[in-house]
Amino acid sequence: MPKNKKPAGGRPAKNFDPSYAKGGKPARHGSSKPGSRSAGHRGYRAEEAEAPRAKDRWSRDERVSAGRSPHRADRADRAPRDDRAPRSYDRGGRDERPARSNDRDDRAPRSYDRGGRDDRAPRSYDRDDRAPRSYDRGGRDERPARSNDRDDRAPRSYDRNERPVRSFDRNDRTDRAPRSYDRDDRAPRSYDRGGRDERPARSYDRNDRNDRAARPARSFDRDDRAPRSFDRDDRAPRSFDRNDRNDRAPRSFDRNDRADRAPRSFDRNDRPTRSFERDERAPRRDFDRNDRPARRDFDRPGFQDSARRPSSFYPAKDAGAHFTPNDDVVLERLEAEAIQAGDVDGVSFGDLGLGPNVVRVLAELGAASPFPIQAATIPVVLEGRDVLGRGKTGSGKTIAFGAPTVERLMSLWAQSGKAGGKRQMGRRPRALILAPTRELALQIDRTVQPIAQSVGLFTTQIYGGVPQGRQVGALQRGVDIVIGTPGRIEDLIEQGRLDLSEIAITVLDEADHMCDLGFLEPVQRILRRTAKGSQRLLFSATLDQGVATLVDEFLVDPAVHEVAGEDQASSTIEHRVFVIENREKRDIVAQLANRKGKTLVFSRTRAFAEDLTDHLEDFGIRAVALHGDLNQSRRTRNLQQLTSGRVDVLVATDVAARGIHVDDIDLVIQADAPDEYKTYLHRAGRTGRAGKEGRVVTLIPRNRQRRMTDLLDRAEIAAPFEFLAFGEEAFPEDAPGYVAPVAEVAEVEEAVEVEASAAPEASDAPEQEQPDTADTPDVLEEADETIESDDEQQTV
DNA sequence: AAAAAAT
Repeated sequence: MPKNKKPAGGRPAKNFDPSYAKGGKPARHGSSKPGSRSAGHRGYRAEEAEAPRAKDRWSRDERVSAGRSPHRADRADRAPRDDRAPRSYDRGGRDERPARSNDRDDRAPRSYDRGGRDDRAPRSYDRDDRAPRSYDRGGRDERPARSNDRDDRAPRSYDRNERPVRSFDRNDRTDRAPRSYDRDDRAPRSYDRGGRDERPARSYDRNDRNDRAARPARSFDRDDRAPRSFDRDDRAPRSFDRNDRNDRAPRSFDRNDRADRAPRSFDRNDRPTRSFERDERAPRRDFDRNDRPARRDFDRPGFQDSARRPSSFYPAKDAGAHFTPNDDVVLERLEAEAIQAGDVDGVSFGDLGLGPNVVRVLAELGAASPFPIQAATIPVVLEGRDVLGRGKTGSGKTIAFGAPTVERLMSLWAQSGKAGGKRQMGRRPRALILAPTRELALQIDRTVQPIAQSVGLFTTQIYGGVPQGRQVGALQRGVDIVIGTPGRIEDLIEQGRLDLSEIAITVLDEADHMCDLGFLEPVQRILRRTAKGSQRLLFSATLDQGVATLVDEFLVDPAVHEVAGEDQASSTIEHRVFVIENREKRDIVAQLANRKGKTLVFSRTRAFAEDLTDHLEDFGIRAVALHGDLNQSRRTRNLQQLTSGRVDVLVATDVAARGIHVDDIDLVIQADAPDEYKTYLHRAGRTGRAGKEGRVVTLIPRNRQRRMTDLLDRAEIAAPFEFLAFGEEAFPEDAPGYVAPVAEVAEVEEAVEVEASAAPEASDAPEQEQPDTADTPDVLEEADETIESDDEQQTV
């Protein structure tokens, strides 16, 4: 049989070997034996039905993987998407499996084929794609008893046995056993956030570190944290409020709970009496301001902390802390080392300590001279110090850490006398850059790779959703800088294919987000794999005390830098809030997005992102989606379509909220309002980049106005609230003769007074004034609690 | 709810 099949194998060869021209018959063969053998199934069925599709798909994927855009604009269309959906399956490998099932139908013949693996040649094509499967097939070959495809599965079971290999990894995870311990630790960690468990450890660390005479101060800082945690508690309460809202039936109970909120209960009782509401607001705002201060505390710990601490904590901290705490030091430095934008004038990258090659590449990348945040952090990174960097969205943070990281690696290399050597196979990476999303990791690599290349260093991307083969191959060849996302990086570490023991510099981009639940622990595990005491850089536009956990464990005496005067108020972004009927949301989004220019629409869920995308297309607006339900090639392609201008509208979840840079997005529409002020800032930051102008529009149901006001307060953003119904002009101020709404001065003053009594600052008055436009009060009146709960249900 | 591994 095999021999016979060898000829059969000749079939595949027919394309190459004329001698089998006789085999031309084989083609006929196929025709003659369509359903049966290799000839049959491959020639016809495979080619006609499956093969072609598969090829198309592969080719598309290949193009994508090659970074090319699809040939046709059509791809932006749904049809392609439909195809893509299956692709996602394909990647899962499942789609192909059905195909296989077909093959299996043919397999009866194949069982014959077995003798003739030639048939497999064609399969081999599939196999090429399916590396792992090839293994499976190896198994199959062995399986004489193939008659049962399921036997094949048995081989799979082998595969699984192989997987067990993974399981071995997991055995390695015996480490995990420890991990499990770690997890035990984790639980505590969560507590740690409370800060307690780790703290003892920290206390040890501090003993180690020991400058700790000062650090006792830190301990004070920790005390500060306690308060911070309280700040969070303030926020938490909000979340609680929301929870309560969910529970609203119980609200009556809530009110009981609200013993705390006496004021509120009053409001509700009097509810009709808005004045009371405003009273509520005032207090709330105070809370918000407490939050704000929290932010400022970060900047100016000493003063504000003492001012806002809960009385029970106030004395102790103040007394002990009196302003030496290490954390506070960090915070103080944030303030102390703020750089003035004007200070950068006339400074060049070369002046900052970067080498000529790096400078040249930066120029090629369009960075002729340093932005403030870059001027601030580059020299410090080159010194080898740990750095916390905060620069607003679009201010050039990637280069701020990327360029000096490369330069620093070179100088370290030079110091060790290894400079100028050839690329060493298998050498371990010395720098690690972590990002929260694959797109961001990819984007960072696009900036860092050319810089690294200019000095002979190699980078590689390590992120999920893509076969790991290439990534592993790159690591084996030797890479200097690894840029990626936590999941795959951990995966490869566990597989023993990535060794971080020589990492000398670790960068966390969007560091505060990397400290969020779900990210923090993987990030901690990864950081623990890096060289102890190595340099760490944390960057984010919204860097706050949320990173304290990481700072305490992994950073030593970090320098804190931000750019003075770079707040949202000074930004080039215009903010608007439209109060709408939820049912009109999709139509209004379409109305707003129906324009020239790139528009980014944010949705809270993946499903709604898809829904909106479809709706936009129904309106004849070409749009693509970006969210975690898409396979990576679609994600990459869809984002690329916006970048290239092939499509003007991208509907995304918060996967696109942070870091993603697309030139000339001039409108951001938040179809769903964000829950966190930081999210608002990051989403908004997709526009107005590098000093360009942009608009941000947020759609909210009327019951969300108060929450939105709170959020904007925290974000320190001034935005007018306006009613908007589908079909109404969204930007009336652009029309001639438009008169802006006037604030109700009396009410604003009233609110300010209350605030003034509770908090020293009254500087926010103007900000409040914004939301309190003539329209807003009416809206608030209508914001009945009942309606609110209903709408929230709908919204959430 | 989303993101981050894979299956």
